[in-house]
Amino acid sequence: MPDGRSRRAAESREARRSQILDRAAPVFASRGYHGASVSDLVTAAGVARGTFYLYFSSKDEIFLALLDDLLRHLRAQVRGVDLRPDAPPILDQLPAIVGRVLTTLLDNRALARIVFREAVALGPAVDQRLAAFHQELHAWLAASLRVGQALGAVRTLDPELTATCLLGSLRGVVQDRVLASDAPVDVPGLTSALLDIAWRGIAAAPGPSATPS
Amino acid sequence: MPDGRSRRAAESREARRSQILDRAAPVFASRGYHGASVSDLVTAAGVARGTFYLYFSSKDEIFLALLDDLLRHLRAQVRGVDLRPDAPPILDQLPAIVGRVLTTLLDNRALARIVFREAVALGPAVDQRLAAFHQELHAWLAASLRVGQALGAVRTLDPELTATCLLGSLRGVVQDRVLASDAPVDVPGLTSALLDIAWRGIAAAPGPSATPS
Amino acid sequence: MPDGRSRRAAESREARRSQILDRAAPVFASRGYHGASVSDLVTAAGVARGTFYLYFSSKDEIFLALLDDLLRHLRAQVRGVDLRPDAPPILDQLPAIVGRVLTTLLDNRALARIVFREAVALGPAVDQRLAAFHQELHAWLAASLRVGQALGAVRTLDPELTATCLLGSLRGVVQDRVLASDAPVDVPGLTSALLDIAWRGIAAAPGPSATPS
Amino acid sequence: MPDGRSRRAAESREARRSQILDRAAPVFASRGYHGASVSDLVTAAGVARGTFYLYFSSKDEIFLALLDDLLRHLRAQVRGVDLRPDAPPILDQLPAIVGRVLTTLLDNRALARIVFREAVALGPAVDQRLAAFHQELHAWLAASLRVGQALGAVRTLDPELTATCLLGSLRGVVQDRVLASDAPVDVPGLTSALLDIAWRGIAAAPGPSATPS
DNA sequence: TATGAATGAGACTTCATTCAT
DNA sequence: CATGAATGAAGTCTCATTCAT
Repeated sequence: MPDGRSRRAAESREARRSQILDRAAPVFASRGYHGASVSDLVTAAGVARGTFYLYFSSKDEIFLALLDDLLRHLRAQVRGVDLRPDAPPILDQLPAIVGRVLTTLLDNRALARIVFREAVALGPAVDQRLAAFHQELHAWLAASLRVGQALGAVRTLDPELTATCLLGSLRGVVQDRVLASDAPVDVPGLTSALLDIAWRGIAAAPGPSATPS
Repeated sequence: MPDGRSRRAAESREARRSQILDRAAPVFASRGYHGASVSDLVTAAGVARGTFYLYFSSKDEIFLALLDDLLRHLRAQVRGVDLRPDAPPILDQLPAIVGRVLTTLLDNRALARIVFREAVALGPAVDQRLAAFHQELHAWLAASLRVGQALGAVRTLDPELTATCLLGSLRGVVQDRVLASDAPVDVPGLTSALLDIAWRGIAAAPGPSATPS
Repeated sequence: MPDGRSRRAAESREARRSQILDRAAPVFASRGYHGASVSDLVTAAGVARGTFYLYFSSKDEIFLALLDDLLRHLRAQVRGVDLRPDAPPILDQLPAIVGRVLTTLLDNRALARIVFREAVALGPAVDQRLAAFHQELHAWLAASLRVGQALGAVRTLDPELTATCLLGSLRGVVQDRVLASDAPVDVPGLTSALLDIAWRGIAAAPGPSATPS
Repeated sequence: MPDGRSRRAAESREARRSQILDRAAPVFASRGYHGASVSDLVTAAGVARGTFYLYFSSKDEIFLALLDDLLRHLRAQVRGVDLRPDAPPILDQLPAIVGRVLTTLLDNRALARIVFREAVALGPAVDQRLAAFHQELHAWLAASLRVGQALGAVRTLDPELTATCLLGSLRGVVQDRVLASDAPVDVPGLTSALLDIAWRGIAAAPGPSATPS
């Protein structure tokens, strides 16, 4: 009995927490961190002010929880790489990975907008999380590029700088094409176009001197 | 005498304004817009509270002044394109332009950090300025790509999406390499490497199917 | 239960509002609108600064609430005229009306002092309310005088100017006799003396040329 | 020479003081004491902020100077009573006195509006001056009434209360008819109508019971 | 556990007054 | 004497957080 009671209580607690969290995301997304007051959050969640603090110890905490949620989702997509011996080369898995990342962001537009447009300069905790995530992505991509170079699929160039460029392109596409509006997005088309540009560059034909001038 | 007096007054006024403005930049850069109070600004400037409002009508206004300063500098660099008939093709001028932009950002690191890390969701005035600047850059780049295509220097691809990718790469490089630390930066090397990646892509050799998979 | 809870909440809310309002009146009365700071008001009310703004959205608003309160009371007294067919003539009701007005002011000395000594040039909202009230009284009095003239009880004279004089006399009495000190006031005596002067004038005997000269 | 120089200096000083004072009156009149900032005053006067404080030690002081000016003018008119043995009875001089007072107020509308609409609750100094002036008028009027009673020209009534009523009527007329707009005023007509009402009252005919009911 | 009234530190801004030039 | 930039105390209002019910 105590078991059942406490389990039910825990479930109910978790449900209430999720409710507050879910309703907070669009509020933060549309008003920004500072623009969203705790009043806005509790109104959106349909609970009393005090109740909010039963589940989150501060406005910061709920924001971090939201941020962690999104980063967890994104990590799950990025890390879903097939590492078995007979799997296709990592670089060949890129289209699928990029597609999954874009889809994840698309599915969590509200959260993503927070991260891409606001979650900055909100204090050390947020900065550190975002920096860590960015670094993870960067390191993973640079390592992949090194693997590609070892396999002869990627030409000789600075993997670190290249990772920065690829991540920047991805970020640009996300901001301009995925988060800018609520319109539907052709994820496969966008993915293949993005990778095509990244892969082949923009030059009409590879000449002896690739950089113009 | 009145001439001399009023001229000196005007100079002194401008000097005081610059003093407040210059000392405000690092404060905004390190604490963010919301984190920086007017108290912080006047302390940093070494003037009294009231003096601040003698030169700026609000906290918003000084922030916008700072933002406009940087955007004006950047525009000046981007627009410094040689349009004379016998000038080199616009795309050939890219390395110089990118180099100038990076140098400008380097010279205004504090301001640039504000724009790249904070100046978002701070209200309509800021959003509108940043959006307008981004759109200008985007439009200018897309138009340049179209010119390149007409000249046969750029292959067939979506100029809009490509501009997004190039801008994203540039932004990535700026954030990771220029603003991330106060270390010195090899601007020419960075510029040529960035353009090399953008121009030739990352593939080892152009095959019939450029995108892997 | 919810009924009881919300009813009690509403009562408590109303009580708190009244508490702040009641304690604000003497503060405004003694220090004037500009002299009374919100700090003074909350100190007098015994609540925190924020609590004040839970009940009134601004210092203006509480002042207007106080003003409206008094004007509502006064209107109620003035308008309490017996209009039934067999009621005494309106002019015969004057003593009772004037007595009620004086009593109301006496009962709300703090509020009345605000209105009579301060509530002027405090911005459009206040000015408009006071002007409207004054005009109401004036119009009502002038109309009553016209009725009196039609009935033959009032002699031929400009009802507008006469209303101005009567209102001025009333105001003078209020300021000198009712609000000047906290001493008790003989309302019936004051009323009948005031009306006697207004009614019969001050001349010893009506001669052919009443005004000297 | 030093005499001449210092006299000229004193004259110039007085002229500058008058300039500031004269231009301040309409500013106070239209914006009220609190609404008129020192900036407004110096702008209107055409002098620098510092200059203002060379002539007046505070905003209060210039206000009091204006107030004293007006009260001095008014006192001069009221006191211009012919006290010679063969002069007409004081009460017979009333029309001329009232006319002069109204004319004086008319000639100093800006100042008068300050006194009648604003100069209240601005601190002890102002209150005391206004109270003293009011008391002077009241005492003078009550004494005149007593003289009138002794001469048999004024009937038996409380001179104090009567003075209050007469002063109130005058004040009402001043506010409603003289200061309410910038329109020209028929001073003699207004004066005689006002005194007619005060003298004879409003009753159609003096009956055995003068006050209605 | 849920509530929402209460709290008070702290934000931005104004303006009467001073003082170096 | 004249100037006007500088001052800083004080004002109004917001909002994240607490706590008695």
